[in-house]
Amino acid sequence: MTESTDKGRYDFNRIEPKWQDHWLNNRTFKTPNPNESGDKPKYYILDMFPYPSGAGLHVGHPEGYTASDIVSRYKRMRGFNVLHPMGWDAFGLPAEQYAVQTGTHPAVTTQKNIDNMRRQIQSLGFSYDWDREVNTTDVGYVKWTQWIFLKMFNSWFDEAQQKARPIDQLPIPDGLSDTEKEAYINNHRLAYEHEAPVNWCPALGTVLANEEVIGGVSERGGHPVVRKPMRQWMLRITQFAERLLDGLDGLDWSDSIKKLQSDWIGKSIGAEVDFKIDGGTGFQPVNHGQDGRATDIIRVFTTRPDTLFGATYMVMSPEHPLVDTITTDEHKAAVEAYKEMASKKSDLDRTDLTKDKTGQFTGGYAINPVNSEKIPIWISDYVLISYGTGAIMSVPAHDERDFEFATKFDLPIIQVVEPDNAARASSSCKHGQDGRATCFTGDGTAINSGEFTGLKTPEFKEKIAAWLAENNFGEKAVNYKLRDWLFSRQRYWGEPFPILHTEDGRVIALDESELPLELPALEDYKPSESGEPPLAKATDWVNVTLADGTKARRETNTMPQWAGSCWYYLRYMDPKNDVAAVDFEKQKYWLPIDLYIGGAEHAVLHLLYSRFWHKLLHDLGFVSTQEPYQKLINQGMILGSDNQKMSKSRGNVINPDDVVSEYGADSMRLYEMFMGPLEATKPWSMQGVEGVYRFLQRAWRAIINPETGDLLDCIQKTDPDEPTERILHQTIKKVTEDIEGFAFNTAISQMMIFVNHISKLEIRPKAAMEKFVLILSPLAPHLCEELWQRLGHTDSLAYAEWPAFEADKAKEKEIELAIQIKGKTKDKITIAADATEETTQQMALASKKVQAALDGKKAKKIIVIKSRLVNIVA
RNA sequence: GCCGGAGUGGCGGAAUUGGCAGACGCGCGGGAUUCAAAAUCCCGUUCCCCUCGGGGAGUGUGGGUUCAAGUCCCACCUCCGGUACCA
Repeated sequence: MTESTDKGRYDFNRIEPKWQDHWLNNRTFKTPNPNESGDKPKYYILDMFPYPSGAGLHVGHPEGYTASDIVSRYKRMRGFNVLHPMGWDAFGLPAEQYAVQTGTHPAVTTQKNIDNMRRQIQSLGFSYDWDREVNTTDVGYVKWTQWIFLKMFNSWFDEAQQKARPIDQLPIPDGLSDTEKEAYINNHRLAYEHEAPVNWCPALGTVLANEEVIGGVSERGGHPVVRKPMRQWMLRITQFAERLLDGLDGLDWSDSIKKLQSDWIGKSIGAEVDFKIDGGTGFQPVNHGQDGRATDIIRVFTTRPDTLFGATYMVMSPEHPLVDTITTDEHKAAVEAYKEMASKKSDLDRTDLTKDKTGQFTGGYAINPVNSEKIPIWISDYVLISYGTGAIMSVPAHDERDFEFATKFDLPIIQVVEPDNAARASSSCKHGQDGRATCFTGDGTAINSGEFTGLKTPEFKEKIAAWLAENNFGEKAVNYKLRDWLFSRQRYWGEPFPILHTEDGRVIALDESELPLELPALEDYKPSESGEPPLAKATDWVNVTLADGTKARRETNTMPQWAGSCWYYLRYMDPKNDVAAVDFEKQKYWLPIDLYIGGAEHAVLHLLYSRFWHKLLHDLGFVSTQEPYQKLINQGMILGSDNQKMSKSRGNVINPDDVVSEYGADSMRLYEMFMGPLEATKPWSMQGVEGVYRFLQRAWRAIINPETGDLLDCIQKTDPDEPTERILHQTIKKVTEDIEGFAFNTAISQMMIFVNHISKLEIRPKAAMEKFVLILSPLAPHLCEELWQRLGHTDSLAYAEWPAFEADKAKEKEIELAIQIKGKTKDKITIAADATEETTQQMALASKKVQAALDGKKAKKIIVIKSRLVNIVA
């Protein structure tokens, strides 16, 4: 091939690196700060940053990144000051496991992976402002993650004001000793230490949050998880439950994601009810005084106080503190054995799919407050100590779990709600084995309920709550499924806690001025079987002598990977600030994030944690908005060409590097968007890539002379003919609207239609071709920059004005109209777009085919849908 | 089990939100170009029947509403994703 022919070919291998260098060297996408941006409106578009894995990018990453890049480029052309950054969520297990095997410091591995993934991301031509790159493992970043932790440690939650406040504003009850005072304060901190059974994963050598355990095994790796009591750091996210729930209302997120979050928070409204313990069974009443209320009682939580008359027994969690007190001597041995068994059960056993109920009678009895019935008290591990009060009243006739338990242990079942007919037929009504006893969990009308008989369920709930309060038996109550966030991990590669434990058992936080607290170097990164974190081995680092001579040990747990990603969106606004996490004015300008794109796998964890931190920072006055992420879009999963999840073992993994080297970045970008709707799951097809590649070549050849590389002679400064003008404006309209609506696949289709049309023209109006290049540029920026330059422009098109469309010019002059008889199309006629209804009707009836089909019958009714069809009912 | 999402040609997917089903692309068939191939261009391509002209069926299944249903209503089937006794 000669030099001259080469010049004119669509050579992405030359074009793409050329423009990537141009953008980087010219800082094309450097984002001005608020005071430098003139009066442009701001637009903050964020991608979920990746973990820099050794395997590099997979094709799922560029999907979201391409979508966000298209919107970013589009918004710039529409005159917005766009913040579009990228960074690295770089703490985490794989680098640490590699360190365990090889002794290589995780920072080294991480840096190598980051460099590789940055190269990959840059090879796709995304318009990130690389001057704002952040890395959660940089000490300059860790410093502020630790700083936020200190803010949590030094805050409490004011229930009355529903907000976090500095700990020094915590009202402390009078008459406490110094030790009591300190304990009181520690009990109110938003970050606190807690000794409790946790999810210990022996294989990973760490504890996991509830959210990281799926079906009894670890989310990462699928290793078994067991319950083990350990001292842990917790964050009091539960105090924010109500606000995290309320805040969802104002967010532009999909309903399904909002629902996932609200289900996770799991708000239940009901009542707490006190059951007196019956004294006649050899049991000695105790005084455990919950909040100054009645003593010698067991308190339960129920969402169905209207079924109190149907409570035939009570179940306590085996871990409930009153179990030993109410157990009679006769049952002591059996109860102890049951408790022992329950405590050993792993989470896997607890979620046993058979869900066969187990339990043990304690010998104790309680008195039902509504009818003074004496009911037996059982223990069972289907009642969780960590939810509600750790004890329930059992209403087997109206709760499936209670029903199962009662059936198994032959406990009485009393029906107290009569379903209305519709509900009776529905599936909320379940029959027992004997075919007579049933379990109905829906609403209905009360029966067998004393003075309340006859009430509808909702009304009953109101009345009984008032009755309980009046008689001092209980009150309305709200419970959440959400638990406090277990925030410590027994790992090396994470943020160290800025915390010291003194010899005399006090917990001291570092001063802000002592941050960052850096990780020590280690020889051996291996976790220990005892659960002691690797950091404990760094004795020089761990042991500290304070200014007053007190000896102390550093906290050796580290923070979980979620920590860094909780606030990274703030750091992008001000990545190099060393006196604040983010400058107040900058966050005020940029927040909230206008568009957040990422995978749905982060629907609960990352998004919930992050919203929690944001609310805390808001309460303390560091950020101005209640919520960080205003609009959220979840890109769908990309499957292998075999319609299966991509995985090494299936051998169906597509490497973006290969696609880029074979077809170029623009084809890769375009194909990812052409595959289908952004949010859909869809399979990869190399032939599909080839299809969009051909389209880009056609676009190139529609403008460039393949011999010389100059513009084709047919590109002329003339006005477009009518059809060309119409298609151009239709295309601008469709592409504009589709980008706004994230429907990139159909935008591309329309541009293909444009190219198909223009390629047939012998004279191609230059202005039309320029407009086309501009609207294609957000999707295929390298190709378009090159074409733009060859069309005679010296500046990058990144900030060129987005072409406007005129609705009039996009309209068809003549329209093909379908003529139907009773909904079946019999003929098609072409008619002026502005034809009146009357002429349309006449023309329709004049059709020979229609006349033939009518066969002399008279039209009873004629429906004319303007510029679409005529339907004749004969 | 429960909660979401989805079922449209050989394939990926389009369809003014009730108005011509199958845009656009892939694949396939035919033709042009070529010594030949690749590339490119043109034509065709839902299925069935038919000699041309044409006719019939059709958006997971069965019913319904309507002049008109992929779209709305009722019942069900299948696949994918999430979840696990939260009283």
